[in-house]
Amino acid sequence: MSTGEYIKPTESELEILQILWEKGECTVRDVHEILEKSKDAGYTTTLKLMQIMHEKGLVSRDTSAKTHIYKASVNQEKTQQQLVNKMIDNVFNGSAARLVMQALGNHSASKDEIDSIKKYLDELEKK
Amino acid sequence: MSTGEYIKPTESELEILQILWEKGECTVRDVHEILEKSKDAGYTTTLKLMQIMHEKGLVSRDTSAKTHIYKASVNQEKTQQQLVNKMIDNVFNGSAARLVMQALGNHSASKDEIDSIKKYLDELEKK
DNA sequence: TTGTTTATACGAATTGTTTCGTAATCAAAT
DNA sequence: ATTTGATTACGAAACAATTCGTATAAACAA
Repeated sequence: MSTGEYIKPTESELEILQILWEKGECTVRDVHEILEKSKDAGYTTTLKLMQIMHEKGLVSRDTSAKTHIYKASVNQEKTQQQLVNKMIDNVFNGSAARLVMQALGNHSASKDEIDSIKKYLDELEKK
Repeated sequence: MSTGEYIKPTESELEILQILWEKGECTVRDVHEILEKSKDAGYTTTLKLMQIMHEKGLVSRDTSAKTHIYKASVNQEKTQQQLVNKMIDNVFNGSAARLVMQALGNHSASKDEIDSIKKYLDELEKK
């Protein structure tokens, strides 16, 4: 079994992946219209990015019709995992706990969020 | 009160900041020797990086002697905070809880780590 | 058919990051 | 004094990421 070639998506690519993960299949225009709300870049920029992502294997596409249909071809959880692990090493010197506390400290987690994390920790501890 | 200009350190810059945060004051050579262990780059590369970091205001330096002495001028916690928040938005769609679980899931937190996080959550909940 | 709109493809400019070679400078050793 | 070694400064190459203009083709409406 291969460990796989890990391609780290860039920030712009991640923005697009987020949309694809949520929406499933999308045209460039679909993605662009969502992107436009938070960002100001031209249509061809989005197009180019998605073409590059295809070259890198981050997305797959159906080109049978004129308007191509894209979808993410990398797994959301795996990609998140990879990025979090990198951050733990790169920013928190290997300590997951410190990342967690930092994440919860400021980002004002709700009581519900905190409870669900607690439950998760209990389960984790059983093993 | 100004919110401050946030400069996002690059990955290489972060490697250097980690060293400076841990060691305190360092010469370029000090930093380079540590960096060399995990990375293969020439001395002048490290020097240049640190000079750029100085231009950006990420480090300060004492140039009174021939050999300059560098130290981090950005706060460790604030910088970590900033990067984690960015990741929560950029990778986890705004959910701190999901980041936390992802972080703890794989990165095999020890029992001690889990306990200290729990304690932290309890305190957080009191407020 | 002809013109308009909507796509993709592609090249290229721009900007940012990383890398290193070379020159200049200073200090210490011979 | 001269050489040797360690240091900084600086320019520029190499690479990567982002942006957009323009050409071209397809679909559609008149």
